[in-house]
Amino acid sequence: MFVSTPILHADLDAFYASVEQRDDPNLRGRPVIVGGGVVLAASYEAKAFGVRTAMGGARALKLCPRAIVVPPRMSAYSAASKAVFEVFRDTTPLVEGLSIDEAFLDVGGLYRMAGPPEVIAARLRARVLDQVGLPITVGVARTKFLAKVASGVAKPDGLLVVPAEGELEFLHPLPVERLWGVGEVTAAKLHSLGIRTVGEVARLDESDLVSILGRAAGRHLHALARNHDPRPVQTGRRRRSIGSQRALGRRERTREDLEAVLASLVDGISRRLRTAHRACRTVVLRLRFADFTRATRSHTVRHPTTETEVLLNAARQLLDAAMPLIESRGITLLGVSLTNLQNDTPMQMTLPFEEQKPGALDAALDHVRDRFGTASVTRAALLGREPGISVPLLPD
DNA sequence: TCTGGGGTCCTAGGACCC
DNA sequence: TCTGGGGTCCTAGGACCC
Repeated sequence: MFVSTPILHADLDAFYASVEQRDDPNLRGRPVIVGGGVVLAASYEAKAFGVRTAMGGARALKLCPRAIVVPPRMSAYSAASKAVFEVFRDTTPLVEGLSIDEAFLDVGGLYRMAGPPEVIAARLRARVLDQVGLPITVGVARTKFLAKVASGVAKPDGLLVVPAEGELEFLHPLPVERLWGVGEVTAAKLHSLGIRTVGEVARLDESDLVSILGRAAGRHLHALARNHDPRPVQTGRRRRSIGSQRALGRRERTREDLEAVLASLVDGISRRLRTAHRACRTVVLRLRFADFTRATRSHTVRHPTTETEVLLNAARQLLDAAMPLIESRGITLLGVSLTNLQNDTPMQMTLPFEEQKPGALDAALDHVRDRFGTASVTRAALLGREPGISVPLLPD
């Protein structure tokens, strides 16, 4: 039989704050802010006072002086997320994670086994609360977009089904900010043209939206507002970048300070890169300045690599090139991300050299690179070994 | 009020190649 | 001597999301 609303969007409520309230009974029912300088998450009791994610800590406390501020415990959130995703995958194998605390679930094929989607969604909510101890909101609809909008409307601790025959009635009265991909800038542009609801966006021609917002954003919004969203739930999506950054405050930083921060950032992300069995080709240096302007500098290496040394050298050179900018504007944040990620599949191969001389090692490296184009080989893997060596190969 | 840390995707220009 | 059109890659910036 045809199931008309097979997609669930499951979204944990005030995730970090809920984990804190779960783990410390003293926090339950009270306004909780996770973070310090900036609000990473606020419990619904704090949100009632106007506290919002990404708000400065001082402002948040002014709005809600009785809030309890707790430092983030990332490992606890990561463990909670894993437990919740296990419940997701036990519900259906078709799970697409969007972030640490939300996912799409395709339950279209489960009708005969598990009942209609709204029953599956109710059971999912009960299981997450029961097994992990966290409240979760679920939106149910025929498309990903509508399911996501539905969960946003149903928050907190809710369940909302958009029936196939009631989609436009649900969608068109909503404010444009509810559309996925409409943030502050886009909303302001639309408001300035007198456009406030999704229904008003739907009445525009695609070409008008494209001229206002650019090609991709215009087409995207036009399609969503008219309820066209054929995107399937995709399992097994791989991340496309790994990064880390550090706020530095406003005090002066010497070149040596920056080098030390850079080394620690690159050390951390290159470990994560290797743990994930990925290799990278592009290193991006991210800078933010005292006047809140930003800049990025990037470099792409010829062969994908997993080596800290190679990545750090590239990052250092980018930092060198950016020093004039840093000295004139004053740096307040330094970050590094690795992009252009490729798979890193270790395999064994034997190289045709007899002697363990430095020249022979270099020749072997060249040989591997010539032959496979994208191979990354560490000297440590070569030195002191028999002629057979282990080489991580990096297919494109 | 003075702004964290982790990501995704898109655009535009220039270099280079055919 | 002058010069088209298309494609790919790289770099930098920007909007957006949680």
